[in-house]
Amino acid sequence: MPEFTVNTEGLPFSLPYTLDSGQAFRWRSDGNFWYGVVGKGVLKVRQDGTSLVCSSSSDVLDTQAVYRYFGLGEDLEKILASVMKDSYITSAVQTFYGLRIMRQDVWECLLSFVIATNSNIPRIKGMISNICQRYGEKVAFDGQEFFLFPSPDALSRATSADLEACGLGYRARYVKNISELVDSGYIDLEELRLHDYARAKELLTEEVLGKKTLMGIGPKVADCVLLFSCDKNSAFPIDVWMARVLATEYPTLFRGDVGSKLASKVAGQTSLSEATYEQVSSIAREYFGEYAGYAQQYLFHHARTKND
DNA sequence: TCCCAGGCTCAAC
DNA sequence: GTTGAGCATGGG
Repeated sequence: MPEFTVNTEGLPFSLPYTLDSGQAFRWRSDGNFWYGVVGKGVLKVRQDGTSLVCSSSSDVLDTQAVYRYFGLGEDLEKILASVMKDSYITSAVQTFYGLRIMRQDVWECLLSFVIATNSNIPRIKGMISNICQRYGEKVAFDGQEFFLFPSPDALSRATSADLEACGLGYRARYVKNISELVDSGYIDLEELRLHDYARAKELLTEEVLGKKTLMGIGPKVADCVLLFSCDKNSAFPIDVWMARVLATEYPTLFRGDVGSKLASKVAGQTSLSEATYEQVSSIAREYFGEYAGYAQQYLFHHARTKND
């Protein structure tokens, strides 16, 4: 069992804020250590001052992999300074200072956010845990059992009925459709990070004859994937929480037609059309700048934990 | 019990 | 192109 320490001296970082901010759904804490599955290995990690005390189940899950996974290579201080455009975001940044955007596996991230649609975080964790236990490879580590995230191959061989039994509901057919396309090589997820934001998003949400090729991936899911696993720091995912924050705290940014559609979304009366979503998202990206995705994540976490 | 959730698809204008 | 219903399910 490889044990190592990652030195984070001079790097602002909060392990709990990062792992508990709704980016990844498979981490749990026993109050001392955090346990999670990263790629092909299990990681046990504790933050101790300016270092991360780690042990892992695999040699490939080493210092370098952990460094990359937690986005420690990004200059967070500079990034946060650049997004603090007003008092509201400044307050969110100060409250959760050290929250970083992780660099997750694209496949796991994509499928996780397809499953996450129209659900809530506790249940999302349950659904993902179910498919991992049912279809993922079992790994024994630190006296416990863990499951790797299932491969496209394993999930493409599952029946929709089996997937529904994991609690996925109507999302089961999306998972099956995407797994088959990825497994067959129809789309290369690793290639996404090589394109710019706009092109990568196009590839994820492409339509043929008016039908989505990858079912269950709209603009919001695509933005989450691009931000959390494809290094697209300007991606600005807008879910109901973000719509609420934008409508309430940034009314001057959204006036006229876009503003009223955003308000309608917040009131639960309508959902954003793809065109309106792009308008709102584009305004937010222009306002917060190159690292808008970081702003988004601080605002999201801030909004969700307000009444805790 | 009812409302809501890191939305999306599909049919009907 | 835009809109609105429908969607499976479980947490709060």
